[in-house]
Amino acid sequence: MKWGELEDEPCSMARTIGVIGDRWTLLILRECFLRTRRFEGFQSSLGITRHLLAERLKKLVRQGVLRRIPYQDSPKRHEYILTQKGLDLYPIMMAIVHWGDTHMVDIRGRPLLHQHRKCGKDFDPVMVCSECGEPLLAKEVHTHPGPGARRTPASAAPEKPKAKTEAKARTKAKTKATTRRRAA
Amino acid sequence: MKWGELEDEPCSMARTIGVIGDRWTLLILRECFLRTRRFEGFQSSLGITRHLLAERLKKLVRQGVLRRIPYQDSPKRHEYILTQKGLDLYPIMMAIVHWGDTHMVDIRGRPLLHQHRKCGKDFDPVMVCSECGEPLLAKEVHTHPGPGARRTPASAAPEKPKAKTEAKARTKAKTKATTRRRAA
DNA sequence: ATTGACAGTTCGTTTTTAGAACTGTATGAA
DNA sequence: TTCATACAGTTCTAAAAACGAACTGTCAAT
Repeated sequence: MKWGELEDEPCSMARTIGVIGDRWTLLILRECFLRTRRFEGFQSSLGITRHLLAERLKKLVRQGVLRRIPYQDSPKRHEYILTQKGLDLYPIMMAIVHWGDTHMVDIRGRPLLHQHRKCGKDFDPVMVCSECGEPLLAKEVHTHPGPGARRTPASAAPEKPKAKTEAKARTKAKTKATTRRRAA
Repeated sequence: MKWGELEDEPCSMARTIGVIGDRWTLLILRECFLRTRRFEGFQSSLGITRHLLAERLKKLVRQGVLRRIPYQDSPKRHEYILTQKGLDLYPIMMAIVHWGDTHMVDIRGRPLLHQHRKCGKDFDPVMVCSECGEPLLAKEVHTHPGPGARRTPASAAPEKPKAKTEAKARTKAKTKATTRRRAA
């Protein structure tokens, strides 16, 4: 499986990983949420090579996560700012930070604290069920196939017939579609 | 910044990325949460090269995310199962899946649905404030330095004096430590 | 006229990954 | 007994990606 193929997998996680699943992209997005907007800003705070930075920014723009907006003409200069799609990555960022805060801090404690403007307190992010509001535990969640489960819905792409090593035993997800989704 | 250096950054996000921030590791963890436990299981469902799989599993075990448990002798065989530290990655996984469900699905809809055993309903994960329970919006959160903010607390590691390109303008985070953390 | 900020691009070298084959133990079938 | 298969890796070479440093080009300030 190459980088580019991830977006085609019948798995929301694989698709998302295809967009943000590499270390630099994640760090660039961290900077975005910390209000960095310009090329030099990203470059100097991350120490990423300029080459890669340019490429990653391009990709994020292509994916609709960032928007490239001119902030001056001559020389043309642009800022990279989060779109709504990009802002929606916030829970992912917070979940990542929180895990680090819980499992990767040294004795000195957390590098950053987060204050919630609404209530004024420093907080931790907690993931809850949209239906009942209870905190989510992995063992209390049952995963089952949805309408977009199989790679091809018995039509679409003919699944290029490369025999090869014949990996992909992905036989789980039998396409049963017990849907009943509410608006996300 | 090389891979190995991420763990030393004064940033919970960078540290976490140092552990799980590459596409294969994330996909391996997805499989773990879907109950895959053995080498062949990971290999065939992901199509990852055996070489990389072995390496990634080793790293996850080293990091305490997975535990390697023998399930038979002769030939010695082991299963890889999530530790508590690993299970704690669940919110990250769910946040990633949810973003994909929101922004990366085709017309057919979601590949997987998640049912909450507690309430019986299919749900979406929602991230809320631990203090007031309100859903978190990026713009309502103010980030400020915590006790572990600077790379060195004015003692510890002497910050190897390589002049080099002198990146790392990370001058934000002035170390003020307004702590008042509650148990996470 | 020179320097510096800014946003890239180019290019040669080093690291990682991909891909495929090989190792070694053991079970079941012929 | 011999052969095939399952399983969990390891080894090796080629290809892809990342690194590092320098270079391009526009403009402002000195």
